[in-house]
Amino acid sequence: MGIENKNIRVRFAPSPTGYLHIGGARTALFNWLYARHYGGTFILRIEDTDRARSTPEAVNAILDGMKWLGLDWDEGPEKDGEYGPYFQTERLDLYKKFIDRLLESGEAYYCFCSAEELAERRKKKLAEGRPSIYDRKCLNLSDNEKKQLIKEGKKPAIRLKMPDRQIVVDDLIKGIMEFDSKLLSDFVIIKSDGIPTYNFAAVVDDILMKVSLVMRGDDHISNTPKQIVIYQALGIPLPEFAHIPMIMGPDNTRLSKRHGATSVIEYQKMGFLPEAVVNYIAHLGWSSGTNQEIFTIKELVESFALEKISHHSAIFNMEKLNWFNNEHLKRLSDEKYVEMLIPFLIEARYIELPLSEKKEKWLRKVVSLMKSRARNFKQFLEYGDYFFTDDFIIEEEAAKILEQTGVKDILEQLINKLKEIDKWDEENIECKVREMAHQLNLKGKQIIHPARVSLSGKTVGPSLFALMEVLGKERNIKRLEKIISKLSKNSEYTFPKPDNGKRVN
RNA sequence: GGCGCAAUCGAAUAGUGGUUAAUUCAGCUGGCUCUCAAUCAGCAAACGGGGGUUCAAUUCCCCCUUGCGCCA
Repeated sequence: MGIENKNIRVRFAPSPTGYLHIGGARTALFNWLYARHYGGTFILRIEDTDRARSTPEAVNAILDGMKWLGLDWDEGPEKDGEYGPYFQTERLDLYKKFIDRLLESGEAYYCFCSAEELAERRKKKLAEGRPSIYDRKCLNLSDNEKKQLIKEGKKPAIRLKMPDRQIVVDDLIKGIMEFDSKLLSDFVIIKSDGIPTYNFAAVVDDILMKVSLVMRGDDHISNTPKQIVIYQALGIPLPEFAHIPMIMGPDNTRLSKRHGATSVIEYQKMGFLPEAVVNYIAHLGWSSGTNQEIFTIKELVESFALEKISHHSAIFNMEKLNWFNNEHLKRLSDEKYVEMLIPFLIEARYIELPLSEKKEKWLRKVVSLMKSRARNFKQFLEYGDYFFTDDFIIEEEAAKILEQTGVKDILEQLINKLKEIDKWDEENIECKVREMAHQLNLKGKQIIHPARVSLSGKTVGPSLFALMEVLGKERNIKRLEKIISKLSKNSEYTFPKPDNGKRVN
């Protein structure tokens, strides 16, 4: 760490067809950790050759996701280095040079077969129970034949001529994998519209960008032998390869929208800390080999090692992410917590900027009470709404407590007691409430429970006395009075049901 | 269908040719407490199956099964 190593160059190469999802983020993270650990270079390359599905919005979404996670790139969009451009659609001329080389050496050839023809021949082969390998119909076309076909207006694709030998992939994670080139077929490297295919563009870019290690999801394993053949046809030494296991949904299928939030930006919106998300996804398919789970980014950089990456896919678990977030949240100072929380409070219209010093101090108190309870900022707003608005909902379970006999009297007495308090702090409030319980021969909780519900609408939350202190004397009395006015003499008033009394985690 | 990858508690991971197979999340029980969270103490819970190799296999090899991925 810290020592610059110019030979180590890795890249993250997403297609801008959507937001940055959890799986992509983890691939980016591992590459980034590797680069930072060894003092290498982390490149971000946008593979936008699929023009129909690539959008500038998606590019921005990916950049935003990366930035939020703190995965800064050394070369790439907005940060041009000497190996740019970093958008594939801006690199078409570069691919052409390599294609010409392959065409000249006979390692690649033009193919005029139409999609329809190919589909038909493929169907036939499959019916015969044979693998669908390109039949090399166009391999030996004469120059005249080619000219004729071009004259007819046919646009050729370019195929790579597969050599007849075993292809060995020596993977840093999976070990040695062998593939039979006969089964690989002469695949297309340039489509008839002149756009390079994924495998070709990626290889040329990796060559030109001097990528030393290709680390990507193991869904790319079957692309690797094809890419290796391209390197070999070009006579260029191979980079190293490392294929990392994928992240699956709880039903062990590929993570997708029906599993809930898959975009990293959604986690930002839900009020997760980027360092918690990073910490969690780092542990999906990797471990330090120790019992330590909570890592700062810096610690992750220090501990990261390819050898500790597991070989099998991992299932994304929201509960554990929540736990990681809660742990990181607890480690935040109250000041920092407030700072991070403010945007969420503004969005909920609970506060407005600028903040007075008094208000900020008050916020810190609220935070100190809620810190261990909320697992993310959205949950903070949900569990702690009553700190910020008088217009909170009384949950169904909570309303039942108010319906118990005698509650009205108790709350009336409580107001009188509270009015007697001069110095409004937790200690004095507790003292008064206990005193009242003693005088009326009640248990503490007989006062505390209905009071909590009246003041917060909930049955759960921080210590009542702390809560009362933070809320302030006036607001306490106002809220209690409001509840009393709704209660009939014997407390049989039924509270309106909340729209949604259930908490959603 | 072809090719490939994988397999330890419900989940994520440790781990070893001989271990009481460990930790964290989730679950459960209890302590603390005005409730919840936090915290503390404890419980439960796994080596997919079959063959080898070996004195000994969860660990090494092969097959099967299952899951996943890519291509079609």
